[in-house]
Amino acid sequence: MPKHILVAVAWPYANGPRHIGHVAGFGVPSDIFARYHRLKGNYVLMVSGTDEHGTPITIAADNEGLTPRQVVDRYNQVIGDDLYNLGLSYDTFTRTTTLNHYQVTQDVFRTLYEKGYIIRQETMGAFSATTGRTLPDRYIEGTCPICGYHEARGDQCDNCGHQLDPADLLNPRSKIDGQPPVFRETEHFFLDLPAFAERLRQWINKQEHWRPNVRSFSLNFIKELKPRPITRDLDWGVPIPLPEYEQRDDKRIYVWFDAVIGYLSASIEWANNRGTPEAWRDWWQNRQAQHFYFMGKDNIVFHTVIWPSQLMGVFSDGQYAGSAIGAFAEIPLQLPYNVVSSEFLTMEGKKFSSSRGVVIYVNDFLSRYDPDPLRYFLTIAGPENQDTDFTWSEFVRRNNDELVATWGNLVNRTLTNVYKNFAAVPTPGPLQPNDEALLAEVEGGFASCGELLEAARFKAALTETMRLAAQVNTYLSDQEPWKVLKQDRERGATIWYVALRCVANLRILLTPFLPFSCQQLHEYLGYEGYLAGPLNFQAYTEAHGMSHRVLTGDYESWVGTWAIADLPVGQALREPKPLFKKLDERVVAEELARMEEGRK
RNA sequence: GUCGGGGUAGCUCAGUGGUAGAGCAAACGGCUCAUAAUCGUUAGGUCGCGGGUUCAAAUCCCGCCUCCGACACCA
Repeated sequence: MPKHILVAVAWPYANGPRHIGHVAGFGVPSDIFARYHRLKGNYVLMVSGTDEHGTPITIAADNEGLTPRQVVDRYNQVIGDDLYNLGLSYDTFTRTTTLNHYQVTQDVFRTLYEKGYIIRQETMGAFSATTGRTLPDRYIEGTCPICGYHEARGDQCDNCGHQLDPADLLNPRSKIDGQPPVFRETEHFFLDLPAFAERLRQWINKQEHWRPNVRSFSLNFIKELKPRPITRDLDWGVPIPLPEYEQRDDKRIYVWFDAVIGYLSASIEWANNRGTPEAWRDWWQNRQAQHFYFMGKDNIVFHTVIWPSQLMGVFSDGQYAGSAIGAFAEIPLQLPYNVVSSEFLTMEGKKFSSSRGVVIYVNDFLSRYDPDPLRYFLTIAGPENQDTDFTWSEFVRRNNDELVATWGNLVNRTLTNVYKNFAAVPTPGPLQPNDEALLAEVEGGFASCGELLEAARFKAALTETMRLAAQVNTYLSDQEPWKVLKQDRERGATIWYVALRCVANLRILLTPFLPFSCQQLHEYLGYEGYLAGPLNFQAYTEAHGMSHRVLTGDYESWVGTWAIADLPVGQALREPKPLFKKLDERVVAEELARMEEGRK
């Protein structure tokens, strides 16, 4: 019985290009997971988009002499291209500046407001003296009133570690233009998190399948919940859908409140775009559906506390959830089933830092290297359980000694031998026990690797699959078919047949991790169609006349399935070429020099 | 300051009560079909330090050293 699986992927922030640490955390793992479930025959809906509101966008715009709209248009394009080039198979990768997203966000806000979960409160806010915009705490610096440190931030002193209120700073000034901030009373809307505390506690307590750190961190976090402000004094964001605010352009919904709503709005957009406007309910108003969220560890509370509160608050009400009829009627919006958070990737032992030049952007990386080696590295050596380090020398080594040597070479030696000697899948003679044993072990990968993938243990899953590839190399070394073929053509053909069948199965087992090279292999083996793909961009124009680009794909046309591969005897092979390139050791020095150059 | 995470073979990392693991690097050997790729064997660790619980601890508890992260109006 196929399951409905929502793969909800963190929304990359559109204030600049994304580096490989970002895609290591949310992108590659979520795509492996989605591709696996599609191959299994489950109904996968994978959604995300660029997150385009908030103060950093307006600052980036000021710095570059552009409007916020121009900034997000540029980086939506860049980031979308990156994800496409990495083969991240979103059903819908959209953006938060669509009309649809504004409408869904406003509906959630209005529904929560009408149900009493959003309250108004006057607060003291800091504003830029020059632009009049909200000045977030971290953009204010001054002298720490406790230790006298001169560069304390508004929210915390980095020297003595005390938490601060920006109003306490001595000589406060804006980090953006150096001017002292203006403090004044301002009304804001607050999400009443304490109203959800007990429901959250009970719900999180039951989630024993979550990674332990996610669960305990969240349980700890909800011990002291306060109402959380969800609006900002800013002219860039989703307007507040109340009569007295709708025409004002100085107060908007806080970027985090609307960004998580993107998971829902993108699902609704997906359904509209494909002409089945109710189809999103199969995932959102279906108690059997499972929702998996992928993000970096810095985002955990937004996905385990704040977003679930919003969902609990809306429940089955509002313009969208409340309009359900038939089987979907009065079914509450589904809460996360699992929240898969990753740790952080570092770069040559340091934190990624665009300003300090300690960075490699995805588009820069892919201009010189192929996507599959990057996907391989980020899976086998990525920050799944703890922070891990990206180094160029380790990347070259993993590529040359593991990906190329173990898997690439197995494919290449098998295909070139079979192509040269038979040009097609050879007819085997009777299989011997060691032939059967190898096939059984490799075919067992569908169960062993599949189990690991379902548990979101990507590193272990890939390790297991690579172990199987190494087993086939061992088999070939033992059997020496290139020798046997000279004396006993039938036995030689049998050995190559067995190896080829293993390769055909590994082609499927590795597809979630290495979609591009597995497609290539699929074709060399003489199969037709898309093993898993293709991705494409579609432009959609909304009611207000503006159009935007969506990354999507024709995944229903896939011919791959997560099951023992059928390899018809006599199927003609295509002339093979190596799947991967071996990298020269010199690229390590070149890339380090390039990074050094960027730091100047 | 509070909370949390890490410290396991030369390197990068698995491993949450039962004789210490993988990959790479190293040494030796086999093969030479294949992108000088592959296969085998060997060597290599008092699992940060000290104490405790247990028949049994890398794994649970306490203390310490050390590195890192989070601490909510940055996303």
